[in-house]
Amino acid sequence: MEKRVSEAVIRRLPRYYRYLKMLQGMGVERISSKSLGEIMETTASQIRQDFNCFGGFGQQGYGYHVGELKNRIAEIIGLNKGYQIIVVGAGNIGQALAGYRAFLQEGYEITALFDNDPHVVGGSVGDIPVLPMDDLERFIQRNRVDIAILTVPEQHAKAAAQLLCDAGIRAIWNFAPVDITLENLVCENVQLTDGLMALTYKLNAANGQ
Amino acid sequence: MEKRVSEAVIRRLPRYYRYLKMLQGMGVERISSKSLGEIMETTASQIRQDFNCFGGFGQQGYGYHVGELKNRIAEIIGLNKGYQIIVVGAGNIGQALAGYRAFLQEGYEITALFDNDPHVVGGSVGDIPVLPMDDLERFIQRNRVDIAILTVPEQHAKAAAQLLCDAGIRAIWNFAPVDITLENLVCENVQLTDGLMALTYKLNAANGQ
DNA sequence: CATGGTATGTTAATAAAATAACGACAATGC
DNA sequence: GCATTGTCGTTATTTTATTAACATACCATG
Repeated sequence: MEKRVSEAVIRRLPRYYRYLKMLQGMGVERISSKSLGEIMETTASQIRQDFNCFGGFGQQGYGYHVGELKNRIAEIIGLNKGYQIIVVGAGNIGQALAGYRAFLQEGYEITALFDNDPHVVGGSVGDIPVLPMDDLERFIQRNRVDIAILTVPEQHAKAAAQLLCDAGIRAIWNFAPVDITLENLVCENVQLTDGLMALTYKLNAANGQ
Repeated sequence: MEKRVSEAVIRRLPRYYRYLKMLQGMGVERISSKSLGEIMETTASQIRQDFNCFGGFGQQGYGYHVGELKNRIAEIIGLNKGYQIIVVGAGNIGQALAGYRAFLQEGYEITALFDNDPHVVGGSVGDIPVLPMDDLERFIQRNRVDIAILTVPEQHAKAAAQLLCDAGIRAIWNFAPVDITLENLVCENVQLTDGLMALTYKLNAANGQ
């Protein structure tokens, strides 16, 4: 039934979800691929093509039912299952992500942070405890952990990722400035600095010509 | 001379820079597109094709000189010029980014944060002052500001972006969960939650089949 | 100083993604 | 009811991106 889903489509799914949620919040009940395309600044064709990867759930002559479409996409992404997350590395970024409310809303729960620094270990971020790295493996074995957020310094990132993978973690959201790829692991490499540099290039390209 | 540079190439440039910097740090002086491709897990063809957008700077029979290539790419991205950055929104993420060391290393300097919350205004993050939003426009007029990092809550993001644009800012790095597009402005929309959801989809796809 | 091997820049081929076109079917208005 | 309009799912076309092929030039070696 389902065709192979390309990387490009996967990256667009959360965006569809975001806009549909907004439309639903505004009380919009039905929408056509044409109008949605205008709002999202993309083509109606692409929207229909994308949804068709999963079997298409609109109605001819009517369009899409916003609430239903939103729920279907949530289901496709895998929201509504709920996920338990740990943060490895309780520095600036790690703490900020641990305190980020938006995740909670979508069913992601952060259960613990891990760090080596005795200044932060034993404390907490909000009401999430900061535990020592030595406890990491045991924690994973005794608690459900679906996703690990990796925010350790560059030089420790690869080793930490290996440790997590060995302990049975199957998904890492990596904020360290190294690319991580391991067997039996899905990894999203964020590369903040790369994003800033891409912006810089565009800024100069826009001014330059 | 320069061909049109595609989005895909722009996004790869910082990654080339990152690997070349690492290689230089390891003392590697020369490298072929083949070896670089193996290290970066891409094809030699793509590397040569990418560099060729900017005129190609290798030597036949020899390869690329690591240091020189790194410098050329830095120049293409526009590093080495130095950039002054402000952070609008001094919440979790804003403060974390303001304290992030990696940017400094590449010539980015954060000069001020802005917020409305009286609990943070008047204070500082590291040695960067947190100023009231009311001062934002005046600050931009009297100081050089190349890039604004936008980390305000969702409901204020569009208005804040418009304000920044009107005040003359030409580049925004947006962390709010709304897509921002404005005339005469380059904008990098980070969408953290989208990234987490993409990871979630892949996690389920990997387990599911 | 010639000669062979190497690795480039570039052009050609392939693959993938985005867009457009179209036939079918439901909803709406007359 | 019946025609007409709207909008989907799907197939075809176009565009873009990636990979492969190749001819040329340069380094290294004897």
